[in-house]
Amino acid sequence: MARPCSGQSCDACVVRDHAICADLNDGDREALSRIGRRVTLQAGQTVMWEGDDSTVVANVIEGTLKLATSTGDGREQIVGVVYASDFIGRPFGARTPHSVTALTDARLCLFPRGSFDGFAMRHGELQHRLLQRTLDDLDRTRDWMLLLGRKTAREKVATFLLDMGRRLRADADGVIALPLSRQQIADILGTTIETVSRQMTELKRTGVIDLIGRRGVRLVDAGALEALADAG
Amino acid sequence: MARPCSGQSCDACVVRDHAICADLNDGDREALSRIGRRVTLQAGQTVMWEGDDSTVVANVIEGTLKLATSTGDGREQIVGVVYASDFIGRPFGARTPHSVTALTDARLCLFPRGSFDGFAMRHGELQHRLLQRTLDDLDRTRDWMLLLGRKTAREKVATFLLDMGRRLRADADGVIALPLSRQQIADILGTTIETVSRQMTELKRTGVIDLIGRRGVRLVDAGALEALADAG
DNA sequence: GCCCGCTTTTGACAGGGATCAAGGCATAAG
DNA sequence: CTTATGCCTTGATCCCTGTCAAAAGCGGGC
Repeated sequence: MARPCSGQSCDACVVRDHAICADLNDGDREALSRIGRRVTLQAGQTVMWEGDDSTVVANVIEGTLKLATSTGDGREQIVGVVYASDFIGRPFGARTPHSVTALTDARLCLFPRGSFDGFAMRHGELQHRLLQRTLDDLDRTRDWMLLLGRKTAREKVATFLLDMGRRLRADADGVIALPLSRQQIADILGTTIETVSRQMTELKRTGVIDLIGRRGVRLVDAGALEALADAG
Repeated sequence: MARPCSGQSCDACVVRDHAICADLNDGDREALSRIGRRVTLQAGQTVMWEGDDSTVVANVIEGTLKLATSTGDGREQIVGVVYASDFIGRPFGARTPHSVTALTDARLCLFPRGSFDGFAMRHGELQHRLLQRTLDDLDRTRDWMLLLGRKTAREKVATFLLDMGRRLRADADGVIALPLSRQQIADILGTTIETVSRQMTELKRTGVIDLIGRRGVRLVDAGALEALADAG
């Protein structure tokens, strides 16, 4: 499922100042690090399955992953996308509430849940940081409910593109490389691949965005996108 | 906005064993209590507005409240319903991310956010409890995204009724008193009042539920509801 | 008990988005 | 360079659900 790679010390860790371990002192951080191990994932690999026992939690060191749930008959809804320095898994709980799958190749700092929980109970700074992050996640998730429940297809796609523009860095030409396929975008927006495609095409036709290959987008007129994002 | 009522000690508090203060010792709990005050709300009153500065947080002592966000043009989405012993407001953050409105008359144990944050920083048990609760909220919220994004109107209403059946106690006749109007149910399910009404009528016609007045429902065939809840 | 106001139900209709079905075009392999 | 394989786009059609409108019925107040 996941291939361990050479364990490195936290000194060289690229997310150490942003992940939940940021507030630990060097000694404690190394102690936490020894509880876990570094693993690499290939795009498409699933680390946790919805409903399984919660046995591991992890920091994302590099890459993008999706959190998803599905109905009995296979309809899928992506309930979150996580990036470098984000935290995944369900601490202090018996069940993993949704699956976690790598969208790109990724590296994790993986901890057995029991050991992590114990460490967290002894380190208030870590729990505080985790609380902050969870509260932020909850706020963002609830915002997304407005999109799923009340927005039109046009508004959904515009909102999605703006969100990507905020999270991802554009290259020199202003082009953003989407980490998601059309199907995955549809699974985030609660719509279908055809609808996403049609809306994208329409936005391109009206000059609001530019499409470069399958994964590239340039937000030509961000103002227009903002307007479309919550008023049709 | 909110009328203070006679402050009582925590000894008599009905939610003291379920709210986030449950793990505090008696002294600490009384200390926290002195930071806040008891307020009563009438059905319809709003305690916090979306986007406002986060100045207060609270425990719900009694009653039911809704958390909501809306688009610029007035479409509303209910993003959460809270009951007795739940916690509301945004600790450790500058902004209240969504409005909080009483659905029934309610009583709160209200704290200034700054004082609450300070107290929480000094009391790990409190933060741990808050973290547990926030993680649970996040799991439940993400589950709801599957409903909003992927379920049909029939599935949405069935899921809603089962959820209510789980949270609310039925009377001797097996009748549940919904704390929500049809419009509010529609705002939770991301649909319209007419669709909710039609689905309810249809479920009644097929003998799965019984409707008693405007707010009463009896889940006659819970098994059938389960089946309808995620398979059309 | 009766009336009024507001919520809920019911009806008719239309449209946005889902579904089904090809066709086109990046991207990677040979 | 050529070919093959999936993804993505585009087209045609249908239907679920939203919208607009009006009737019905519950519940509170007099």
